[in-house]
Amino acid sequence: MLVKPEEQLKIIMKGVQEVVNEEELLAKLEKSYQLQSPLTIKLGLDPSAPDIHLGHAVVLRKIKQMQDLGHKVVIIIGDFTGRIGDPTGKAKGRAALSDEQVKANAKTYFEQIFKVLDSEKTTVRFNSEWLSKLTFEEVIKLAATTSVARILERDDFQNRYKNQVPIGIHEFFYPLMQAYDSVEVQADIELGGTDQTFNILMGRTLQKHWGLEKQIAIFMPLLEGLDGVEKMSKSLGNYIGVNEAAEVMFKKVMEVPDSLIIKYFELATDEHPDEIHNMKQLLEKGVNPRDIKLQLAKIITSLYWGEEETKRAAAYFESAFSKKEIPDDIPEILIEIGAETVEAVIPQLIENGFVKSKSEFIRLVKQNGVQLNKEKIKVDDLDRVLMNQDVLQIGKKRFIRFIK
RNA sequence: GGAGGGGUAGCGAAGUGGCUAAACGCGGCGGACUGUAAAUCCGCUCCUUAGGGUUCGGCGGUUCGAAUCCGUCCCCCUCCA
Repeated sequence: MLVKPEEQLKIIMKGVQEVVNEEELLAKLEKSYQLQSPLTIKLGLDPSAPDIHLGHAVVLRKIKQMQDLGHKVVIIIGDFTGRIGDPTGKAKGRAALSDEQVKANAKTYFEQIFKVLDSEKTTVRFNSEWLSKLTFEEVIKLAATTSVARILERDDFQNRYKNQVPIGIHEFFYPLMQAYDSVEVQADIELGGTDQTFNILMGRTLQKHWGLEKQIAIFMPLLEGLDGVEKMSKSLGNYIGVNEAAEVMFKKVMEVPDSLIIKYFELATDEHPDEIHNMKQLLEKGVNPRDIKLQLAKIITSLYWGEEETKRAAAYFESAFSKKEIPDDIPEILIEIGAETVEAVIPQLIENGFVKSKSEFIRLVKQNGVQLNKEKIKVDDLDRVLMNQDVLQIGKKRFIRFIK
């Protein structure tokens, strides 16, 4: 606890969307500095998607900064809340996860979280530890702290209500349960995306009810996913996972819409603000956004994979996508050379997920979307006999090599 | 418990006895263009041994013929109690 409170505040505030509220935060920091007693930073994670992506990493980065300032971090795995499913941002209820699923998912979290956080200084807890023990009486007490009207203020519930999409009563408990976690761990600060506003503020309400000091709520901006519109999420498929292969990560960063380049620099990298400002100016001067994005892809990929892997990924991108060459490392299918025709091998393509059905494959051929060794094939060519090392390409991205 | 409304392809939404494998929009995929893109344009979007086959919440029925009519069951929504 060596850094002065004012300086800590400055570091903490960098890049955040909103803090509730700043004066209280400063007061907490001052007290902590005087007593040389670290603050407890809470982060709740929903175990529904075991893959952590750059969107989660925005918050993790911020947490890491506070960790570096000497504060205590408690990660709460929402294994119990996971049985309800967070209604946040959902157009419909989320299926509850089974106990085994939750546990399995949670397990894979750790290695990913600790790609960003310092595992030595992090406590991990599961909220089933306390939530599963609440009596019905206590649950009623919890429920009595808020009202239906208050809960229904939330956009996601309101939309569902209007659109006649069912809302389970149990879903009302999600924010209460998450808030109760803050009571349990006596959190000083809780972090989350802006989508967590309701849930995190509920934590303050509950802490007050339980006679505790209210936690500070820090909201990080949401990072939009590859579609450039929706927030990054696994279920929407617009995410970049921290565990994804370097090549995949690199390619995905290159798919980020141009308009989000700067935002990604700000939230997904540790680049200095001056450097980011510089990039912004280059873009405004009319430099090809692709070149700036190449830099972005290199920076992000190396954060998770290091220099060597990143170079490889960049080279792969260059050959596969810029030059449209056939990449080296593609899936292979074992066949009997000289005996199998293209047509005969279609079932295997379906099995491997390259096409959905034979009809689809033939459709693609008719649309000039299928190439054998970089040569477009026609329906008449389906009886061509495959040779060792022949490469079949569907569209721009799907490659498969046949080997003996 | 009562009354009413509804369940159609990944999603939204037409269709109310044959011309409907099912309009249209979104999404997805392929092609052109490019900077991996985006935007735009064109095409495709149930399966198939290419003859057909199986689809409109489930099951059963009426009919030469049903997503469309009847019965029954399941699920959702609204209002009332």
